[in-house]
Amino acid sequence: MRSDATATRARLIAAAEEVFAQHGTRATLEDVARAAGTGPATLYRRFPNKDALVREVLSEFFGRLLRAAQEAHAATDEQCLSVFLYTVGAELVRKSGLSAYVWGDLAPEPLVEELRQQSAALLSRAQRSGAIRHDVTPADVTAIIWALRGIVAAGGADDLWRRHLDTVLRGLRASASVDRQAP
Amino acid sequence: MRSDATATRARLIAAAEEVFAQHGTRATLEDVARAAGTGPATLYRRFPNKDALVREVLSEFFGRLLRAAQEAHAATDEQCLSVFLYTVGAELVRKSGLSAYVWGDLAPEPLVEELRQQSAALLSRAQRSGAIRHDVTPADVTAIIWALRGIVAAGGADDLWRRHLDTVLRGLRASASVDRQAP
DNA sequence: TGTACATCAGTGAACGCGCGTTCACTGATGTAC
DNA sequence: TGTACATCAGTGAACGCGCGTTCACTGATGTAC
Repeated sequence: MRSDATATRARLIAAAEEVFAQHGTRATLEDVARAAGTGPATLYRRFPNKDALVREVLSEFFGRLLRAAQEAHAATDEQCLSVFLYTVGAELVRKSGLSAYVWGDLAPEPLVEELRQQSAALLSRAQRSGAIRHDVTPADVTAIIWALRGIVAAGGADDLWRRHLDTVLRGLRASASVDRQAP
Repeated sequence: MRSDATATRARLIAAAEEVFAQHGTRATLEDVARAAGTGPATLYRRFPNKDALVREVLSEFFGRLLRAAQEAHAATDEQCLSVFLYTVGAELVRKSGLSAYVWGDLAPEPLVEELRQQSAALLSRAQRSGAIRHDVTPADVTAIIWALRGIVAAGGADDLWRRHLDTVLRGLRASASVDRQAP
């Protein structure tokens, strides 16, 4: 690829990320092109169609979530899961337009699967440490992320999703008195 | 209004409710008209435009949520809030297409406000009974509904939202040991 | 009770706008010698 | 190093499809007498 082409491509992706993150699915290709300082036709030199551009942007987004999961592994057994979930929440807020489920099946399946596995691993660590109830499943962790997405998408106060996550984590904790059935 | 017109109107609303509930914002007026057994032009005899039809349907939907809140008042102080939230969750599943935040500002504001007040009243009762932490706010209850909506919208297993709500309610409970600061 | 007429309901076809996508062309880049 | 040419990048304008909306007309309903 020629050097001017790679530069334009980078500008297009950056523009798309910003425009899609801010306006979600309502953003048009003309919006993206304008933000990149080109015409919409130029876009088709780099990407076969709109979906391909969206997929590119979503890949970067899920990549960031995956990195969050990896960084969370550095935390203690007790805290790794909650550290992860707070980071995910913050990321969902930063790029709320990208987290919309309305993108349908454009999300990159391998990354999504990898994310699921990382979440499950974090959950498992936290459970083994005794911090989290043993009847919590990996699907429950996925549900928490979907819940946060729902809250962020609905708007409302900035710290609302944090307060919800506080409550959820409180509910996940193995309260020594109540819990403690055999594994 | 003539008798044939009222019948058609009723059929259109019923069809719209079903089609929108199932396919959300993607449903077209032609879909609705087909389900009602008419042409799309007929629709414009009863409603000025698509938004008006959507508003009509959303009003019924929020009306049902309101009724759920009123029925929850019949439960005990300790359980009224959770009874309400489980009913809301079930309703969101039944009409997932209608609960989408993507409908934008078509939701009937007076009903939404009324719903907020009813939720706040239920929360207040549950708090006075000592069942729920005192630092939980009405906005937190709204957030729970948004969270359930997010989980339902994402699909997944049927009972996932129930499991999430179980956890949330556990987190809302005033665990006698930890909690108990002055009101 | 029957008939005449005005009113309003129902409708197929056409319109128009937004938006993704393609065309036909001009201009820039980089390689060959 | 300079020039010629092939290749590919950029682009304004046009295309086409989906979908909400409107038109011009036919048919049903109900009221007046």
